[in-house]
Amino acid sequence: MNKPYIINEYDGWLTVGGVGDFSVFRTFDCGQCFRFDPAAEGEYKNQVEGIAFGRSVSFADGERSGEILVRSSAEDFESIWLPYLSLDTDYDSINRYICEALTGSDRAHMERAVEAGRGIRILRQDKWEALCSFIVSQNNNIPRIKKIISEMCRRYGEKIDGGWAFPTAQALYDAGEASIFDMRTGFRAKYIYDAAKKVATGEISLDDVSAAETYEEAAAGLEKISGVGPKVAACTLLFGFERLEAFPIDVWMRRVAEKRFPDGLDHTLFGKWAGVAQQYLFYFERYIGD
DNA sequence: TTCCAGGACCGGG
DNA sequence: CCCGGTCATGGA
Repeated sequence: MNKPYIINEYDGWLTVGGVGDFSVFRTFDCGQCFRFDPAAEGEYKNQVEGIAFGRSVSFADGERSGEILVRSSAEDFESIWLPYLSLDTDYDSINRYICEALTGSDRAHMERAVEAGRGIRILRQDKWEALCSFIVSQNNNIPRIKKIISEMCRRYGEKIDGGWAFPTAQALYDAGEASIFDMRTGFRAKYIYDAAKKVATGEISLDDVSAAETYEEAAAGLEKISGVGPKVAACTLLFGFERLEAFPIDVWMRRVAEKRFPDGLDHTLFGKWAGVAQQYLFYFERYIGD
């Protein structure tokens, strides 16, 4: 088990050790979050900056392996960024598990994907932000998803130091469907509005969804929202609700399954880590290929 | 210009 | 249950 610890604090940056093979670049470039970008004038290697949980933050690779840099207070690191980055989770054993779940060429492909995506961590994002973001994601591409979300934050998020927080469900409900459509969300406007309405009014409780016994029960709770189907529910549960058994299937996953797993890809073999396996395969097919 | 993107909904068979 | 058309938008 990883035991992250703060090595030192200098110029607003924490050096954190004990993070295993964490890759800042891959974790924030693998399509799971939409509010982080490479730092325009970064001082450090693979520095990214963005906003989560209403706070501006930057991350970067450390000078030595097993270390990362976090621009935050020690208090925020312990209470927010450590869980956000899943630094308490042992990915070495997860990687071993999902590879050993397969045999033959299937295992070889999985091992290659793990190697290509080594250091990816499944972030523990805010529940509402994950839900809203992946509604925006449907039949959309990542650069445009990021653009739309950025605009949503600028217009309806609370102003904070360094940018805007993600807008609350109440703020988007108050904004109304027409204003949401005005942010170039297209046919998704009515979906985003329905989600904002149901969450803001309490018709759907994300805490109740989170407390659901089974994955199916949690997914069914989210799918009561118009525009939330199996894929959006799976992404939301994987990236916002710590349901690492979620296995979102999009065009990239269909593609990698068809190309490299001729006998089919039974994600139940990956058990409670299916979502991690999925993210390696997604990253491999989407960004690496061949 | 046409195709495609971390899909879901709807109608018809 | 399953299939194809449809939905907005803009980058490639």
